[in-house]
Amino acid sequence: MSVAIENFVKAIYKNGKRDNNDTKPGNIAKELGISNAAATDMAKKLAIKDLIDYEKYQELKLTDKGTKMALNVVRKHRLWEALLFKLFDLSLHDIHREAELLEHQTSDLLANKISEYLGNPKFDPHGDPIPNANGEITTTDTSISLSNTKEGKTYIISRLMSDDKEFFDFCAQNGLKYGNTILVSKQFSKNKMTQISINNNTILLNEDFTSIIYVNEHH
Amino acid sequence: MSVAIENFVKAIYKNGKRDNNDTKPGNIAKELGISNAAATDMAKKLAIKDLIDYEKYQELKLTDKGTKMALNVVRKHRLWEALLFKLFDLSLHDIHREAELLEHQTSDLLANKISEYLGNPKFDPHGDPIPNANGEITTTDTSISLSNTKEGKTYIISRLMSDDKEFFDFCAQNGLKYGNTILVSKQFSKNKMTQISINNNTILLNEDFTSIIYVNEHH
DNA sequence: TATTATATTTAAGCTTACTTAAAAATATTT
DNA sequence: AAATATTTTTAAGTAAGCTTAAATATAATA
Repeated sequence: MSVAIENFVKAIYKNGKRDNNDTKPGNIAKELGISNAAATDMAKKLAIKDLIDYEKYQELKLTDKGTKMALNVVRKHRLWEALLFKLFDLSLHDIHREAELLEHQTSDLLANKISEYLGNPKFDPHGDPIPNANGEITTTDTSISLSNTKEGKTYIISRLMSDDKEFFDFCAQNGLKYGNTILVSKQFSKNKMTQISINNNTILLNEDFTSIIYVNEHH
Repeated sequence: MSVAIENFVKAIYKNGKRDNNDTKPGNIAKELGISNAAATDMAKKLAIKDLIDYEKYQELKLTDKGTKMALNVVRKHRLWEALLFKLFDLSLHDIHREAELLEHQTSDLLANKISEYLGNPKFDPHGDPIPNANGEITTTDTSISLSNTKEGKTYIISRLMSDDKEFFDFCAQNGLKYGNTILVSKQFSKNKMTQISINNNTILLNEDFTSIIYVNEHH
């Protein structure tokens, strides 16, 4: 299967997981940076290959086969991120960019070797779960977004759900890193901002950021 | 530049380095597994991009720009081979196959990081030299093929120039590995075979193999 | 050297993965 | 509910990277 196809099913998978949950051609097109017409075209082709169920004007739905393919690509992406992060001094954004290309040129054998080398990790450096060789995610995610946290409580950062360079640069500068502890000092409900304390610094975050930073309660 | 283009200039570079030295379209086509017509087509296109000099019915010659591109791809290929060989338990042939794909999806930045991680190695696991970031091969190769060795002398294996699985399997089984020592016990000039001793085993090799195994004299 | 064999080139055509523009359907707003 | 805006789809077209078949040039051989 081609890179275009792998990216297409991956985009459906990712968009299907998000809050908006929109997997219509237009939204997939936006994700991939192609025209709506191209997305509709591809959707029809993938339906013939039994990778998605396609009905005119409806959401695109991955079949079992399509889901498996998407998870296989996601697995390779996250394994590469974990490996590159471990070996090299590269930013989360750089790692993401490299993994975005390498994921399509990686045999299942190599993916398994990478996994084994890393001790079969369950999460990548963003805190995203790594599917196993069968395309299953066995971990249960109990984390919530920073926007849903409570004032005065302490949390541990579990996921940074983004692939935006500026966001990662900001995180790196302010210690917002997988595994770090933060205190939610105030929730501004009116303007949807969240004030946190980390490393004796106080930071005010707006919803763009608090909706993609996920945390677990610290006990 | 596309994968097809990178592979094309690489093929010219490789064929130009070989004994036969044939870089006409037909030979490049054979190397890449495409038709002669496709090779001629591509040659014209690459001439426009100033990657090769093309004259009808003549050998294809890389320009400086083309050579630089080829060496950059070769560099990435060999760095990947070195990294995969170090990290994972994979055969030389498997490593080659993976590197063949990864080489086209690797930024210069990542290549430099791999090189640095490995201590800027000069050779890959086959003994092939790794070009530096400027596309220069600084090492001088004094090795000769096994077919040109002298009876009774001892040599150290310096290169296994192949990408054939069966060859590598044979090498692995018989201890024919980069850095290992062998004694040339007899040269059969008539039928072009070479008898060697390695690890107390005697092996008879025909020219198919002695022409791609390179060695240095042991002092 | 003339003939035959081989290689290269040209020409026409195919598939993949896109594009833009216009038509048709669905969503949103008043 | 009607009018408007947005999305989706269809249609036509493009570029890259191939293919096969036929024409032409070069290389090998008798």
